[in-house]
Amino acid sequence: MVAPKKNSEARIRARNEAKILKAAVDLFSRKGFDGTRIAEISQASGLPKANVYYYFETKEAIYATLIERLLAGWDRALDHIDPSREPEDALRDYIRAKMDYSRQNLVDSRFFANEMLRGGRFLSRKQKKHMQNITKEKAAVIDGWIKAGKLAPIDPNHLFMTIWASTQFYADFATVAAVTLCKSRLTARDYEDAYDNIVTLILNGCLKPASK
Amino acid sequence: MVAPKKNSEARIRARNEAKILKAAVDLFSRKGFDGTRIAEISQASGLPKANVYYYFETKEAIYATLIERLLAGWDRALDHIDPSREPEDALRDYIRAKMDYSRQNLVDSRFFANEMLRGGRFLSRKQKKHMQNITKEKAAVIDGWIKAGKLAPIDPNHLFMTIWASTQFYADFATVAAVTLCKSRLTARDYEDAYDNIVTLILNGCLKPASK
DNA sequence: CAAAAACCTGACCAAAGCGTCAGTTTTTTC
DNA sequence: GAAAAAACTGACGCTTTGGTCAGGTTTTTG
Repeated sequence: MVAPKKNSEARIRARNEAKILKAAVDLFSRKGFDGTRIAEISQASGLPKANVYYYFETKEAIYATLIERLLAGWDRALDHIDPSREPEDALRDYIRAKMDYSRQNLVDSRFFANEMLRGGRFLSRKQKKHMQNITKEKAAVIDGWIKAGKLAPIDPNHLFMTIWASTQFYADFATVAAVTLCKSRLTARDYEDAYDNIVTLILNGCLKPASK
Repeated sequence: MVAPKKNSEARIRARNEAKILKAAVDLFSRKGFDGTRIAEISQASGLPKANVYYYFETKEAIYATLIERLLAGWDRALDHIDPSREPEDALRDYIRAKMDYSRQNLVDSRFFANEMLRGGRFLSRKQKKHMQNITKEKAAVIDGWIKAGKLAPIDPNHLFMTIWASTQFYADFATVAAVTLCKSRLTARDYEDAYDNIVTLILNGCLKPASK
């Protein structure tokens, strides 16, 4: 109707791909890869099915794009684990960052969980290696803190996993959390309580020398 | 060919239903409800499709049966949380029990995770209420320990959830765990390490009065 | 051992699924 | 402002899917 006047270059493509990916990640996160129908993605994104296929070759292509996008964010939160900081602050901030992320990106968090539940078969060797390297690097920082006597001697990898597990829990298993807390939905307050609890447990657990 | 001589009552039914459920829980745990095809269940169980339908009305019926079975085990592990015990022992045993369960019942654990990721839509109001009551009851035990000065003042619900999250992590997200630990698969030793780590964190974190 | 009950199954649907395509409309380019 | 490029789409084809069914076989029962 109205002719778009100025700069628009590849804007249409960008906008529509975004629409599709947004609809797709939501569906994939709830129904998994096999359980998600392209027709659903098409409907949820408001684009006709044939148009979805105009932008993405196959369902796999959509999924792979999402995986790629997700992994790009994997390292970001780990930036908090910085050797020049005090472990208490660094860990506190890291837990906060992880918690905030999974809360504000509920859908992405669940999408990731879904893919992992399925065995991470969409992760390329390269992507796995990447996750591994980042983690290894940060584990070294933790080890540094331990050697400096600032942290109890704890396995950094398991420490990380405990943090990941407990922070993601509230996003991925919100149903369990809601039932447990006798609520119909989790509030900001609940997330705050969860955060306090995790920080208390983890910091108390590893800041002072463990008595084994 | 050979006539079965003695007692067999409803054994055929029991055996075949078991076959179907076993195949189904495995598939559901990996592909979710929508992603699992009855033909797959039929193939995996070794029974022709029409025979599967002889034992179960619909796909939903199979799924619901599994949910039911799973929930029956929800409370069992919580038995360890017994007011007459010392919190340290009780928590240690509970963590161990949870960990062992999810490890030995990989598939069930993932099935449960899958259902929760999907929002727990297959859980009836009654089943949710049940989970809630059991948890509430055990939370009261924790509160008792806190009042008795045996435990730091921590929210029991969040304590439970942290335990659930961290113990299930290794089963549900074995892929992440394997990548993190640079292994192709988790060994018994890895689980042991994980257990030690969780116990250390949680017990250190809540046994002594928290310094907040 | 015969009738009844339980169990089994190949073949068959209608609906839904993924992906295609030929042709139209809109936007961009020069 | 016309040709080229990009975006769009209804309708279609072929496969898979959940579920049915009519009739068969095996087991149990009395």
